[in-house]
Amino acid sequence: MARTKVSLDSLRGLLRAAGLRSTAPRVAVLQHLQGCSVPLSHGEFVAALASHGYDAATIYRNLIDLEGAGFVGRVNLGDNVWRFELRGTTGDSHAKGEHPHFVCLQCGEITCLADVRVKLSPAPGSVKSVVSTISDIVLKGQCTRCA
Amino acid sequence: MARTKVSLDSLRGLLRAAGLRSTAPRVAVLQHLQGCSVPLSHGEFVAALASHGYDAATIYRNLIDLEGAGFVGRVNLGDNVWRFELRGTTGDSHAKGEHPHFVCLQCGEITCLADVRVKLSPAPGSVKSVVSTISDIVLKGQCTRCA
DNA sequence: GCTTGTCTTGCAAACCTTTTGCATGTGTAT
DNA sequence: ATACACATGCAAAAGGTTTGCAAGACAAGC
Repeated sequence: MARTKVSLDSLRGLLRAAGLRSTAPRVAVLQHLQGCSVPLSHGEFVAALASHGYDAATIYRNLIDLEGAGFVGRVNLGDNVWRFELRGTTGDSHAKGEHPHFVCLQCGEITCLADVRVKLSPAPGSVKSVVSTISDIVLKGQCTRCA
Repeated sequence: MARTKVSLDSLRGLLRAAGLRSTAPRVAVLQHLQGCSVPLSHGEFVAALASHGYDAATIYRNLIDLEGAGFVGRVNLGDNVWRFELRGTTGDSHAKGEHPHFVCLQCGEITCLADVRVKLSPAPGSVKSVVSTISDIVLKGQCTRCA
């Protein structure tokens, strides 16, 4: 998952452009986000940034703030835990726009289906009468390694 | 959502056939399940059956048991709450097999896409190398009423 | 460079739903 | 009718998500 990291200064600029102050914890979260190919949970962020000594609540609030600013997307893959991943703005092939996520119910592995298109076959018109737009897709099943 | 309710006695028979005892709380949960067109949360069951005075933990365990027996499916629509719905066995058009669920991110309404087929376009083979089988699909977006 | 006002951080605790332990009670087979 | 395994109730532990509040840090302006 080749990721073109954005420089620290650009990151700061992006934050301020979004009306957010560029604080150490916030930049660290955003920076860590850049190195991940799948959405991470709050707990994983806390563990990953433990060496910095940032408070868990601070990291949590930053994730929420970054979501509000459009930098990250928040998804729930079905295990009652929020996961966050980079989205759009920060110029990155993986983060560009939304993409479906796949979760293996057996091993729990999470995969981003970056280039996959999903098409619905609206059998008897029923779908169109309810669904206007789809912005998030989660697929669950069994991965090839567990099959 | 025309639902052909199964008689109380048949219900009892089904339970016992599955190796579960037919107790009052269990039958009540299963019975309530039959009247629902969308998956309900544990809390909603507790509220709906409050008049019976059943313990919340009992209802919870029954839902899990019924899942284990294959009577109900448990889905997580993304709000960190388990929801349960009838599945298969109990002879019902809505419950027959799995179906995708749609959640409106704005109003929160949940819809079962009973007759919808979902097709993936596995762009560059990437998908097939990870996904073996898909058993659960959750779509999120905006419903027509909120559009 | 220093001051000020506002946004953030830390720490602690509240909340909610999900889960589990354990003694008591009940369905079922014998 | 009896006995045993399964279920129920009640209470509380867990795990993650959220929020309150006082102290601290960023960024703008003097």
